[in-house]
Amino acid sequence: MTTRRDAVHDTLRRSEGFRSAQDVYAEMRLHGAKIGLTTVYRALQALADKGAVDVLRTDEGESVYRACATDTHHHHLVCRRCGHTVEVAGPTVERWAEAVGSEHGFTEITHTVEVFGTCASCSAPAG
Amino acid sequence: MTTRRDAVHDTLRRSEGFRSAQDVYAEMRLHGAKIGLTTVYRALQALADKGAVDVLRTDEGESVYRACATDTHHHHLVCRRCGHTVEVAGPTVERWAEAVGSEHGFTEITHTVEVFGTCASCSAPAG
DNA sequence: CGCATTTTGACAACCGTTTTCATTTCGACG
DNA sequence: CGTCGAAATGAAAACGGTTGTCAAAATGCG
Repeated sequence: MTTRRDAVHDTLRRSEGFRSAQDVYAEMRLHGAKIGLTTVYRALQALADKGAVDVLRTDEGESVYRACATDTHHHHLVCRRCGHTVEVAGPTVERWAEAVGSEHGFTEITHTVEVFGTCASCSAPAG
Repeated sequence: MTTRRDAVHDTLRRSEGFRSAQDVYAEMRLHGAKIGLTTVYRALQALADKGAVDVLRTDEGESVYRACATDTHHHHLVCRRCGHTVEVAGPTVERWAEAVGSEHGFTEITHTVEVFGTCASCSAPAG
């Protein structure tokens, strides 16, 4: 019985950037879906466990989710003004993380990388 | 009147890894300091604003603070088992972040990088 | 000392998230 | 089709870290 979970996943797929659980919940309700906040949280967690969605934490500590566009490991370049997000693949940073890790005797290395900046449109003089 | 703030800073300096605000608060109370949790939070925020402490978010969304050992930009390699932390400098990743950013027209690029792994002692067979 | 300003801290409010628990739904079996 | 048990659901309460409120205390200044 994963109808709700699928609905959550669909909602996420139809969204563009990262969405918070409450966001997803609000949108589903708007579209008339009968679903509870609890279920949205549970669906999102399950989806994240499966690796079907990306999860990251905002600076405010809120978890935001996004349906994976690609199944390959990637990072995000986020505009701090408008939130515009670009997925970036970074073999360089992957290797770097591996290198610094093993250099210090660490194994099973994972890493989180978020790059922030001001995108072209937002840094345009007209602002 | 920054006695409290200094006290918070000192407490952080005497600590080894990253400490949460509540942690710092608890320790200060243990040592007999008369200080409120609110003040610890405010001091920590002020310190972070000044750049006197590192801040990062745990997976649980808790903010943890650490007195900066160095004043140069660096990242952290954290053992997911024991929490052991190594400061790593990464010219490679700095350049990479700059590169992917400007490649997409982003300016004023900043980045957060956390590398996780299992450290040598924790991955030892004896466990 | 008297007064304005800043800092402090106990406590309540907030907010996102998780837990609880009673109800509903689904699947299996007869 | 009816019944039972397991799993899913969701409303509401609990939780936990953080922030806001506001009155009291400390500080600076004349």
